Amino acid sequence: MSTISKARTSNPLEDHLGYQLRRASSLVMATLADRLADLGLTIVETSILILVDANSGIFQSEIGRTLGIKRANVAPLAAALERRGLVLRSTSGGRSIGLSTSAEGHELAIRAEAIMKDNDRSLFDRLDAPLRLAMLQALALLWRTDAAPVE
Amino acid sequence: MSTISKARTSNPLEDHLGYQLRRASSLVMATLADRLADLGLTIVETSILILVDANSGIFQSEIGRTLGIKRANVAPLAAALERRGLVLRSTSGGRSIGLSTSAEGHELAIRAEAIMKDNDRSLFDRLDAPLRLAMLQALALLWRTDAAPVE
DNA sequence: TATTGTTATACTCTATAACTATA
DNA sequence: TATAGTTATAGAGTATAACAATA
Repeated sequence: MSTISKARTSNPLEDHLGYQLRRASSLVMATLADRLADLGLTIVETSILILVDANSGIFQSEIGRTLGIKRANVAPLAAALERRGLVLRSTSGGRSIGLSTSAEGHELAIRAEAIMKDNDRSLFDRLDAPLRLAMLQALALLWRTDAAPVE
Repeated sequence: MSTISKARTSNPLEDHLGYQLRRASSLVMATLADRLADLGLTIVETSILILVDANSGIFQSEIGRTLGIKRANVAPLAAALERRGLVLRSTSGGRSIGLSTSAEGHELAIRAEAIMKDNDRSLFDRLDAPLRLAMLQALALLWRTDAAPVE
């Protein structure tokens, strides 16, 4: 009987931490996007909503700096959230003095963060707690200390 | 003297591993994209080029399955690499029997992978070796065992 | 029938440039 | 002058649907 095994495809990229980071991130974001779609939110919209909910009166520019999103990209996203009644834009004398969530927006932020937490839990389940914590800290160290200017 | 400290923006997202994964991945990919631009390649083009170089005769469908890219998206990318003379499309009787790199494509694949390795090294430098290895394995476990069907 | 390759199309996210208005 | 907000625009990556050709 002929048992010639077909040669497996070799993938040199798998040795690269950057590649592994991208594949893992893609999977996590794809499943999260699916779950958030039930709330009618995209991932970036959700991150803005949650940040506004935790920082009443925050400026769009500060949202951008905190989340790593350009000012120019925050504008239409914030406008969409406002149009949907999830975010309120307080103004004083014609100039903006920051964003805050409406009652409905606050409710949605709570639910969205629960979905995020659940998504995390279901995906990182198989890693033991000490490794999860080490990764959390290592990843934060990576991008936060790189003094990454958004613009 | 008044020393009222301004309240720092609180970011609840930082507790989420998924968020940290995305921020770190974004940084790594952004710096990699910058460096690969010197070769006139995008990240996805590069990943395809390297995979073809390591698997002479590979089919586009297999490229898609291995890298997590849809067949429909591999097509124009492979066509562009072929147009530039980096990848050769062998055919037999009108039907494709797989892709391989040209001499120039092979050269470029070597240089691109060196850039990737260097990008990895410069960014993950501050993590000690055991942690880097643990992360590499943990991330691979994450997306590879999730039986993620590309289509 | 299942797989491969292709085209068309749309969406998400990110990037730059240029403009206005305000502190 | 520096910061904030906006609009327009482009590019990279990914998604689905539909079709033709082949094993």
